[in-house]
Amino acid sequence: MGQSTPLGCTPADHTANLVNLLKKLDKGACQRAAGIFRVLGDPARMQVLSLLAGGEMCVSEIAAALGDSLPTVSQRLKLLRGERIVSQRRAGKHIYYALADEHVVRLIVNGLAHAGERK
Amino acid sequence: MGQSTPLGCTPADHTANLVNLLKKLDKGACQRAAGIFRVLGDPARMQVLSLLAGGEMCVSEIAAALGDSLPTVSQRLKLLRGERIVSQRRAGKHIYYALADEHVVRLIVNGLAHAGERK
DNA sequence: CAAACAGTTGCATAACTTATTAAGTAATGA
DNA sequence: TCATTACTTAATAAGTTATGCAACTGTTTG
Repeated sequence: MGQSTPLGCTPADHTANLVNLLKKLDKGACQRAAGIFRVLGDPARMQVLSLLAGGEMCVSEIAAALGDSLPTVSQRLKLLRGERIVSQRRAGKHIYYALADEHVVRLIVNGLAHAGERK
Repeated sequence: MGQSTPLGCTPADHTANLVNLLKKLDKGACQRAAGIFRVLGDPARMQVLSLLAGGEMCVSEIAAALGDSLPTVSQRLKLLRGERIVSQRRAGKHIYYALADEHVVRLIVNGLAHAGERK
């Protein structure tokens, strides 16, 4: 257990490697990671992300889908943008938002997986 | 692209599968996931988790390591416990805390990985 | 059982978040 | 260029959350 080569490692070894990574967590890294988690930590923003998981949408579409006001949705997107969780693209009058990368997708799915586990 | 079998799928397909999962996010799932992320979204609590990544620790040890008061650390652990992010084990006078499972470890590492990406 | 140690809980205050309304910017079209 | 649509930003008011202190619970030891 605890070998350092990434090739051919068992799930247990994989976890051990992750733990080694975690040990190196300095204050700054904690702050940055917390910043991302904090923005993900709101049901309304998670719903926006859940919509965006289905594909690009403009602000009005998101607002209509969730039954929220435009400024409210815009504020939420601003926070998500701040942590690079979503990306922005203007097309004429509309601004389309999307999940920034597949990293974000994985992050959210992992959160859900943990949420699904009821002891 | 977008085949449904989990076996032999490319990274792109894998991401597509994750996106399909995300589409199913209902309000309840969003709330549960957000609850977990909210608790992770604090630098002080992330530092506690970073310590626990190195192995089990009792409350006094954590408090000493971070230079925080005992009640403060206890409150943080209570929140983490509430979302089953850490587990508790009593041994005599001491109560030892640990990361609840490797799922949590992955979650935190993914958050850090995203935090590390500076555009 | 009493004293000491290890943690937890409750409460009050300070700091932060979020939603709402109104005003401002940017792009299109008449 | 003036009006309209689409969105952002600002200001404020309401609600949350974190922290520190004091009191309490549970466990061991004398």
